[in-house]
Amino acid sequence: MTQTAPRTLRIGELAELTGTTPRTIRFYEEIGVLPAAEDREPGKRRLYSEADVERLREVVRLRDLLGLSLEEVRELAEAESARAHIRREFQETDDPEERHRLLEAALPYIERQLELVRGRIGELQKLEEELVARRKRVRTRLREQ
Amino acid sequence: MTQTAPRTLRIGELAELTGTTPRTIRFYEEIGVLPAAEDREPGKRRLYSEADVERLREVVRLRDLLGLSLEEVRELAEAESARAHIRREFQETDDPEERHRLLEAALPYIERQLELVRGRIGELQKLEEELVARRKRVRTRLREQ
DNA sequence: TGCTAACCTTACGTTTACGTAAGAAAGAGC
DNA sequence: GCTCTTTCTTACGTAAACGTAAGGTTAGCA
Repeated sequence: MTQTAPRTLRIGELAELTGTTPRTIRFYEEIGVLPAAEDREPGKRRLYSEADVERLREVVRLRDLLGLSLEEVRELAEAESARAHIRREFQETDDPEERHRLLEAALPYIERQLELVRGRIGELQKLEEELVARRKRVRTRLREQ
Repeated sequence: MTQTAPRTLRIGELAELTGTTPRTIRFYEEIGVLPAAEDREPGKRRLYSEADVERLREVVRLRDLLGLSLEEVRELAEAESARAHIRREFQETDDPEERHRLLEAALPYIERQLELVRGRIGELQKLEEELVARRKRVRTRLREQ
């Protein structure tokens, strides 16, 4: 019943789809930002799924948009990883109470990211207001010649 | 007629007021992110004004909120520097046409910063929407038990 | 005028986040 | 089975952004 997504992408393709490089992907795996590609004998190739594309895209956004360090990304990614794990368990259990508990556990990780994003948006809006005010002062003086 | 702001702050105080360190300030001066403290004989102390506090705070925000590299900050800061220069000239000239030209030249730099800030806000809002949607899906499934 | 904290310059060290190179191996296509 | 591209591991290199340490100097104050 547990259907796994098809792992058909190779590292170069994943890199292309996410705007990264193979080296970056291996490095992220090495430091735990990305999980090791599953069921892989050493020396063999890494294979990825669509879900891995989404995941890496999210890492990149946390890195670039929020400026998180890879260490900080890793902490959040562990949460992501926990969510993935939760989802997997979720599809293997039929106990309704268990399902409820698992879903509830998934929420805080999303909330945390929302907090970070909204906090940053707020700071940027404050900066925006200041810039607009500055521009207005200059324009006013321009109209007054 | 040209009244200069009082330069009364020392490097340690400027650092404290901006959440930086003396080393950072000297480094920024070295690579041209901050202008060299004016009229200073080598070996003597750097002295700063309120305007320098504002300026450094802005550099820090561009660095932390937008994640600009110091090189990118420097390019924008040169614009800032140009603005400062413009303001200075502005107070020294009485020619109305000259004043007009100088004020007009000041605008694009503010606009450029606004573009950057608004672009970033937009990207973050997109991310926010995605996170909210994700949260909603989880919550819905929770209500359906 | 002597003391001391903060500052000066110079220079080497450190962390983060990968880049790059080398030699071997995998695996898709012919 | 052979070729050629891509991937593998290992390891050293690098750019950015400061930290830190050493030895000397400035200047506010008792």
